[in-house]
Amino acid sequence: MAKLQKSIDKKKALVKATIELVNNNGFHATPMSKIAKMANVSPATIYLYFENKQDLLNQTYIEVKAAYTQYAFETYEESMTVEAGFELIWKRIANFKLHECENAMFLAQCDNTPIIDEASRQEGIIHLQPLLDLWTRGKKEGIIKPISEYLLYAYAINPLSFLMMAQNRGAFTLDKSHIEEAYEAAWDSIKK
Amino acid sequence: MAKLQKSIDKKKALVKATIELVNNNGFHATPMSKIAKMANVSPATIYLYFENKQDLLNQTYIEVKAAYTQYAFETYEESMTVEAGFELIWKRIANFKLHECENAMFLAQCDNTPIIDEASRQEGIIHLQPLLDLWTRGKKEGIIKPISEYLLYAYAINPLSFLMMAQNRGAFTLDKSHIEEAYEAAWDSIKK
DNA sequence: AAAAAAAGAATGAACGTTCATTTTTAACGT
DNA sequence: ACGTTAAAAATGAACGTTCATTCTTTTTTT
Repeated sequence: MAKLQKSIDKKKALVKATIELVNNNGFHATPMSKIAKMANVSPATIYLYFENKQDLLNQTYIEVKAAYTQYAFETYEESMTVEAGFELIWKRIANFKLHECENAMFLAQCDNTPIIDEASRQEGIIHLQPLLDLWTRGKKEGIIKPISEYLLYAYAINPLSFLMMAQNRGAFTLDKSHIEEAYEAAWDSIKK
Repeated sequence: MAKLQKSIDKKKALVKATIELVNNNGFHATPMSKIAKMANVSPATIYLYFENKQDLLNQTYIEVKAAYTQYAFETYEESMTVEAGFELIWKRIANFKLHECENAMFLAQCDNTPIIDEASRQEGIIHLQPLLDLWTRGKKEGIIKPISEYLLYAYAINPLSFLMMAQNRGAFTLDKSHIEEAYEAAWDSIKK
């Protein structure tokens, strides 16, 4: 029990350090030795928890992605109307991107570079299913434009990533009123 | 003359090789030796044209970004109406992203990672000014939503990056009709 | 005291960059 | 035109460093 607990702490520290360092330097410019140092662990210890550097990244990615989707859908229920469901999910996602920006930035980097294994990327996508299902329903009910889910995602959700990047670069601050405006734009672009 | 020509060829080959290799492997996983090999040049020769690896990346980024904005605004004129101007620029950008995908993917990777110097990033942004001016005019004329240019960009332009990534991953094909749909969504999200 | 976990030092490969040398270029005198 | 030559361009090998990973030893756990 105590032993297991300790292990989990170390693993968490390693994942956290990986996120922070990869965010600031990129994956390949982040040495294992620095990850170890930031996690207060010997480099060799990393290999007790992860197969190698790539595995450390993949596992970190999947973990963060899972936390993200879990957060996004936490309070959503299929009984909601399409409009209410979309607003809820959209705002949860916005919240995550703007307040858990360390995690969100890490995902953005992984999703826009070839550093992640294709298999891990696929695993990350699966979890968006509730949103895709909602859109399918919206299309059936004639509420949402009859266009592909890629287009819907591109216009409704992905802009949040751009805004997050701008915010993190200090170019821009997304406050409460901006969120409303952004949500309006998102809904306008996909509603029929 | 002939001498200068030859040099330009080599530099072009190096830039091209950099784009291709960085797209496939990421910057830090791309050794200078491979760039040299792909450009049919000795590793040492790279240093006749570029200060070091980072300089090679920065220059490549600026060059591609310039080509991108040059293409985007090529046929635009300030005398156009806001709506016509936006449609034109939007479709030029869409074209670039979907047909010059090597270049567009390279920009996406640079814009979503810390591999580019902040100075080079700034230099890349300047060139978007005509679009920002158009939006300012659109807001004055009451045609475009009175929201920040970051929001406008996030909803009107940035989704194209996402679609390009999806297309390049083979998940999706953006044909003529998709382009129309995407343009509708873009316009819907920013028009008043 | 045996087993598991962790550590630091060691290893070997890879890489960015430089060096010494060769090849190419182009200007010039004939 | 052509051969000569000095400068410029290009090269492959070499250097020194960094880094992922492993090995051996020490510490912690049970």
